Amino acid sequence: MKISTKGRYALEAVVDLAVNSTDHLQSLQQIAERLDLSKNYLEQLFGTLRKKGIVNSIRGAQGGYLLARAPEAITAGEVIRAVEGPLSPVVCLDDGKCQQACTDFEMCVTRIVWQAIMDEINQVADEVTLQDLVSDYLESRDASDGETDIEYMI
Amino acid sequence: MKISTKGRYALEAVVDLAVNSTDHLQSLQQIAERLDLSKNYLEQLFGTLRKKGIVNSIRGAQGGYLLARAPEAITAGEVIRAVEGPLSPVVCLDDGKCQQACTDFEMCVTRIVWQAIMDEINQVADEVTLQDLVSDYLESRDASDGETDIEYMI
DNA sequence: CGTTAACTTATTAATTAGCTATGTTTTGTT
DNA sequence: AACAAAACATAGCTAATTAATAAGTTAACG
Repeated sequence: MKISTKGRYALEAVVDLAVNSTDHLQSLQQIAERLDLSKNYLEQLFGTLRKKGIVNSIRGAQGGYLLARAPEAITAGEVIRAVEGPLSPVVCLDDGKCQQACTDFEMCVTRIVWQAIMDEINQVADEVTLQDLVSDYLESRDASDGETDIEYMI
Repeated sequence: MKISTKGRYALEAVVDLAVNSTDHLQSLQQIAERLDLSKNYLEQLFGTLRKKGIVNSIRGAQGGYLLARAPEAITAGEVIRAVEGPLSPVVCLDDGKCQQACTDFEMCVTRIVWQAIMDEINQVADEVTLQDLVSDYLESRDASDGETDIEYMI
């Protein structure tokens, strides 16, 4: 049960954007280079993120992207769902229709397992904001800068 | 982020086995017919379930399967993981190796999101035992029998 | 008016999922 | 002993999905 590269790349890219767009717009070119991703592929993802109201764009030369809201107001779950669709482990939770091996939606006993999993995934993913991830990033960057300094000082 | 038919079928089939193998072994033929699944495909799944110690088998004519332990002692998570592998949303949690867009496993900030999701999935799935699902099944079967009676009585 | 960068869409290459098919071994029944 | 039923094992196939790539078009700044 894996999420796709869409979800992984989107979350990494939006964190990167949050970290780097505090004073300047960021072009997809810049983000793609930092994360070593295809710019074309990121364009697809950011098209979706824009339509879902997570990022804003400025077109034309010197254009780029920025967050549509404060990083405290954007959750990881929101970003992941934007590109992945609903975080449900089985399709019947999306459309209410039975699949094979389940003849009656109302009587399906395994669904309580899938429903509980889905609820927890969403709750956990929505408890983490972009600001949390940005803070973690800055901390771990500063910590590793420190380590580097020590090495240089030897 | 969907689980595959392996996980869905395996859980449905093991619940079916738990319900029906209280006094007789159940052949895959019987299970496959009740759930409308391919017997060959179920054989692959039950091969794995047997190796993981979830079911026991008796070979030969009049052979079949039964649970390897009491239904109270088998969790939904165990069955799902047996056929699906670890319930982790990203591979780096399985092998500790970075994928694209994450250059340093130690510094990866999005991993805390994936780790939290994985922990919750496993916790929730391991809180549900086969006995819970069997009880739900028997209750909903009895309830719908009742409904049917009422319809007949009108 | 040229360059940059967002936006859009079509196509393709690779992988995975979801079986199917075929055969072998074991064991109870006749 | 022969037969039938059922587990066990593995190879292969098809279709769908994923993950890009490619090739443009549109918009805006300098």
